[in-house]
Amino acid sequence: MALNKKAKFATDQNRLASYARAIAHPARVAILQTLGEKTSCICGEIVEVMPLAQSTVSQHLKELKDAGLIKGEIEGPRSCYCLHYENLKEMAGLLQGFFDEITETAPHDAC
Amino acid sequence: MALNKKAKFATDQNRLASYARAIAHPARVAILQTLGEKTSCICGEIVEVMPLAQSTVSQHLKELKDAGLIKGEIEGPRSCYCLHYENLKEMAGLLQGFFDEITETAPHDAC
DNA sequence: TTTCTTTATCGTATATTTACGATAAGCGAT
DNA sequence: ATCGCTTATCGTAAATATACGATAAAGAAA
Repeated sequence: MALNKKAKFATDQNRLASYARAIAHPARVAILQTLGEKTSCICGEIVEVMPLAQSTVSQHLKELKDAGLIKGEIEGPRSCYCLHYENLKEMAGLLQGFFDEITETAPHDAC
Repeated sequence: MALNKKAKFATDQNRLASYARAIAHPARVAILQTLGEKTSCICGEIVEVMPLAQSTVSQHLKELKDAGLIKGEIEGPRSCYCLHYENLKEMAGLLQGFFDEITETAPHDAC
């Protein structure tokens, strides 16, 4: 945002928007899908699967972590990323509620 | 994206990401909510509800329209925007599938 | 200790987003 | 035809996002 106008919107609007922002890039969608496939958390292989430079992937991981969609620990030469199920669930709930809310009125045919 | 790397990701990853992008701003969330409240489509009042300049709101409306989440017609001094229910439904379905997919494995406790 | 491997961070370039004011475009009313 | 109202678009400034290579950091392995 050019100027910070976040304060002008309701907190749930900001929360929903910022969750949405987290998955607003195909690389981050792909990362979440990759993490979801694995039963283990040792996820050093993410970089290899992705068609992006290591530093870029690392940046995307940071964004997902900041958004709260993944958890991660780094122990030296090995990192450990996995899905943050609680927050994913919260996000899914927010989205569900959002869609329910805006579509609760039957589609009117004007337009 | 600095360089266009969209081709490097699967189409559904891009589609989900671009839908998410559309609601990745509180103003656009608010616009969709406002449109959802109304039974009528005559939506000139959107600008008045929003804490943003008219030109900025118009820009957000365009983005929502490009993303396919709203429909809009302009007839002279009056515009007519409303929700695009079919696409909203598609988006909700994509998201639902996405969350189901990544969380189908039970949360493992490593991390 | 030195080397290797993995990952984060820094520096940087470019593209995109966000925002606003000013202007144009288009219809209705006078 | 002119004026007024509404909305889109243009021009522009500033912030963010995206990407990469280079470098740092830190444990594992030798």
